[in-house]
Amino acid sequence: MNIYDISNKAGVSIATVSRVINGNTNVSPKTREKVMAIIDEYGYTPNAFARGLGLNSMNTVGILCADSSDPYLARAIYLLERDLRGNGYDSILCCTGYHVKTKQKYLNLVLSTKRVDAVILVGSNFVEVQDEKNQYIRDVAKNVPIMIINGAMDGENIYSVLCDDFRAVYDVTKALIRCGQSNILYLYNSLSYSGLKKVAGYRAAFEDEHLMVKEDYIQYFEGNIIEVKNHLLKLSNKGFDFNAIITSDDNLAIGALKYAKEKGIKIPTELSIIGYNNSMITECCEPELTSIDNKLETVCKNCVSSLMSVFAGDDVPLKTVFSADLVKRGTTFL
Amino acid sequence: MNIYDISNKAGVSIATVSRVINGNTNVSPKTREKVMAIIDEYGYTPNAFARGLGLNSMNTVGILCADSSDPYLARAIYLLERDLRGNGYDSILCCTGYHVKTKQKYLNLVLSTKRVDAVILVGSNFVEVQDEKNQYIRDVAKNVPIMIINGAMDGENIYSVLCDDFRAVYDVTKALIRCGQSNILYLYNSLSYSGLKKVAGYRAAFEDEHLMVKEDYIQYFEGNIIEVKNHLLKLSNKGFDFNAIITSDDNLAIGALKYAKEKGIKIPTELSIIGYNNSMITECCEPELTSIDNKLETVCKNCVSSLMSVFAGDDVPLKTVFSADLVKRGTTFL
DNA sequence: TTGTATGCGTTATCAT
DNA sequence: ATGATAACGCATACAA
Repeated sequence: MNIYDISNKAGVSIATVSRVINGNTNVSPKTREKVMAIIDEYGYTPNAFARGLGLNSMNTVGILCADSSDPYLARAIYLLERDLRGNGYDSILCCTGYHVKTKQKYLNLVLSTKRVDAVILVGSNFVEVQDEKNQYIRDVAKNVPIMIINGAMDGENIYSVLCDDFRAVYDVTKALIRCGQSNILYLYNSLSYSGLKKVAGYRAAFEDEHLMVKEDYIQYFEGNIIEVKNHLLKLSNKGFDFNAIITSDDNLAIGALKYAKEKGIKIPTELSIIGYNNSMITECCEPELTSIDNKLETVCKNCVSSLMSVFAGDDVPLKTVFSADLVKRGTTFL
Repeated sequence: MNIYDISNKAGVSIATVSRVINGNTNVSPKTREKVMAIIDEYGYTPNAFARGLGLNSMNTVGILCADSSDPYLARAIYLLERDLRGNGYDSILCCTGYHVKTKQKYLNLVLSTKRVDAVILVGSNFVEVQDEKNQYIRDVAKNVPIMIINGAMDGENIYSVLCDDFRAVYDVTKALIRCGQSNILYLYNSLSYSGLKKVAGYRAAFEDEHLMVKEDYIQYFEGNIIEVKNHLLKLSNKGFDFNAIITSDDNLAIGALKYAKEKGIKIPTELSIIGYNNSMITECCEPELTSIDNKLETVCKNCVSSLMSVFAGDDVPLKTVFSADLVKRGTTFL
């Protein structure tokens, strides 16, 4: 059943059928009704491929992320897909892993097939510190608009939507210092755009309070919950003394919690812990985890609506920054 | 840059270019090389829409799930996307929510656009108990193969891959009973295919041990972690006496854990808790949660490879059932 | 081995 | 308001 069949049965030309389908106004009400009746009767739906060929678009956007099973990214994908679908766009998912090489490969793959109208990069890990490594993204942006969530990058046709991670960590670090807890361990596992912003926030808070930044209190560590716990045990045994831990990620904070449990350290009396992302696991532990909420829903909503504006040819800010919130739970006195 | 441009520059016909692109053997090595050189030089990639129009396929499958931000479903999606891409297929994600009406709407939407080569339904909640409500799935299966993960349904062109949830709960219930813990609360939040299988396993274990099934120990409850906790507190205050809780879901089990914490009940000494899915949150709590692992990775792998067989026209089992594993952690003595 | 011609099902342009 | 027809870019049957 194609447009010719319908046009035959309705006794009109395919052009008229096409006009009816696409809501073109230049059709008499009578004709429209007649055609619609036939369409309904035979349950005709236009062939998406043919339409794609003609319009050079199938209303599809590519969502790229390192690992969609990460709960935080999974939520972002959920929110994006929902809003995109609400605007009539399908989402093609593509998990790239964390290596630049594979990211590049998949971005080019998704694009080279030239079937997506835009690409959304979810997670600041898509923005490399060495800017020349981001060139491949700029290349792709010559063809389709690129939206970056939680990271920022300059470039034509590249739009960034994110939270002010620097400020968030800065504020929380300062607050802890002012509570007298200046032995603050900063634990992070990402050297991405936002990962580095967070560290910078930590440093700046100390500097603004005229305190020395102890470099060995800034710990980069990759590993699962158990490994984080063991790492902290090791640090503690080495004589490290800390009364607060800020992490770049809720998972790390869970590891810190496990460490405290194992050492019999009371929380938050003897140790404050602050996570990042305000993910669902903040409510799975005991006590529940204080965490920085970087407003994922707001960011995703804005991303999609901005993208729609880009499609519409409207002016869209290259960079949109929201502020984060501290969600206070049981692991701090704040 | 299209196939005509390439054919001109290479001094051959478009048919030859097409043959080169598609790896057809009937091309002389010399010609192939010449054409490839031009293709590389101009960075030509075939237009996916045009190709889709001719072949009536763009190598895309639709992945439908109720809520991709659910960590368990998110992991399934991750695994499926990975394996599909490994086979050259893109994944279109579509979150349907939990209502039959919207599921039907989205399934028809994804299909009516006729752009997917198959549909994977992730989660047993797609299979309704009242079989007539599943008719819409059978209707869609007339057009494209349907794969169901974690649920099973009869029907032409419908393939189910799942774990034996009945057996898993049966075994674990029996084990608890034989440890003398026969006051077992069964807590569940899903009336789906697998949800009911699990309950049936619980019942069967009691019957096979010649014990009465206490109906009020089978509790259906929907709600978040806190609500589950409060529900259990209420039950306890009403005089319910239980020394073990089996849940249909890890989240419910976390609620049970919180309940125990609040009441000062020792785990596992005074209360055993067993979750389901072996999701990552099993490792976020204290003590860590014993949980039934329904082999998601195995199931997803099998699903994709079965789908490829379906595409190839090979014989594929309509139903593939794996056995589940109990992963023992800190909330049981088992 | 290579080329010609046609079909795939739309949308859009131009007449009428 | 409606119709005829040309793109859109590829795959492929058939011819050579």
